[in-house]
Amino acid sequence: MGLKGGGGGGVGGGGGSGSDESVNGLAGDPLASQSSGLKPLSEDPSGGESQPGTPLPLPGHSGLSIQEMVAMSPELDTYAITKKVKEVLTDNNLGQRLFGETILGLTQGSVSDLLARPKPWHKLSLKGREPFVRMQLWLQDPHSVEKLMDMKRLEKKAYMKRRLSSLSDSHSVDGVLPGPDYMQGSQSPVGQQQLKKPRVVLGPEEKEALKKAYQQKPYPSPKTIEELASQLNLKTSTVINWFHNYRSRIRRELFIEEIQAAGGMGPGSEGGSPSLRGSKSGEGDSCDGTESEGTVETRQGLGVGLEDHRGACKDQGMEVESEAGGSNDSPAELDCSASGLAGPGSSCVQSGLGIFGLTEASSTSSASSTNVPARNPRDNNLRKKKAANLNNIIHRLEKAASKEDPSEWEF
DNA sequence: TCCGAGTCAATAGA
DNA sequence: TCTATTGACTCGGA
Repeated sequence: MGLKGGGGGGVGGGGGSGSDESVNGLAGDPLASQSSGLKPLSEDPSGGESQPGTPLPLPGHSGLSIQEMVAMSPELDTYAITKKVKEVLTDNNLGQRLFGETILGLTQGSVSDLLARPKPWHKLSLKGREPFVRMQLWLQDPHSVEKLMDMKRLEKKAYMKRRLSSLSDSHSVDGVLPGPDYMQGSQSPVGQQQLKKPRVVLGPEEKEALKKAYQQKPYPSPKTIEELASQLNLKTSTVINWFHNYRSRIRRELFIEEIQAAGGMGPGSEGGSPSLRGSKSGEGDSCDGTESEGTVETRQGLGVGLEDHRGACKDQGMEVESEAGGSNDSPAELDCSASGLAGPGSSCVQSGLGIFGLTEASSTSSASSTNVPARNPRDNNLRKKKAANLNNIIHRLEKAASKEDPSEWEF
């Protein structure tokens, strides 16, 4: 189902913040079914009869829009929630695509990302919290799994039907029935498909060069970008996008580092964090700026351009402080956030025990924070490596912090 | 104008 | 077939 009317991605324009209620296909939307929004889901107004394409009762039908529900939501333990969701999906053999499209109104890739690398609640914008509220409500829905299973069956049925008819239809050409697309209503005209820009895939050398450039200057000047682009034979927009994405993803990795360092709770606390799990690219593509041993050294050796380092310093510094185990300069929230339990200005609000009543997830979380599961050796190694790098950064940050003038900061 | 946040969707890999 | 990765994009804020 074309969630966003087809735009997006590398071709037609990304998702943007269009996460309005355009997720009309969210059959069995927990937000809809939990119309009160204030009580655990113990009933199922939709009667568990959700079907693909069934129009949703609008979240507002209870007087609460999704945004309002998000705004009213207490602190949620995003890690516990994603962990639980993953469990449920795995146990019931339900795919991320189905779950994302029907429950969250997101695409598979986004779901994968969210589940693997959930940000702490307090670091999320209102919009970013929305999927977690949806997940939370879904988890509370006693019929959630059944509904999704039903959807799965129906989709399969529809697929078989179409396949059969396409086979019997001499006009249909082989391959016109791509996998999930048939369900997504992606009926882009042929002409439109021809307009699609091919996806740029950066080669290892290009990535390496960009990473080196990033290590020197996380915020390169337009001139640098131009130079990089011409040297690598890329479009400047590609280089700009790469830096945007890389910064953003490094930041996210650091959130996870923060969580893991603080309590062992987190997406990968059992069996290894997805973010730490050997990235298949094996070239630091986990977007962890602290991952490669060279990172810090390179910065030191080459000297980061100070003209534009604010973001990197701010972001990494902050995370690193908490990584250090709650440095005394860090706001209390960092300690709390590490277990996903708190937010800015709040003092470790209990997670999910408020109006949404996430009891199980919360208990999981608190249990994990006091009982860190053993990691496998590989993770330990990775972790040690990262910890060493982070310590290095911490050290320099501490030095830097003693100098008020940023221009005196040394990296 | 730049940046971060959030997302899409193509693609690679298991 | 499913999941993970990642380049590109939109939107809103500074």
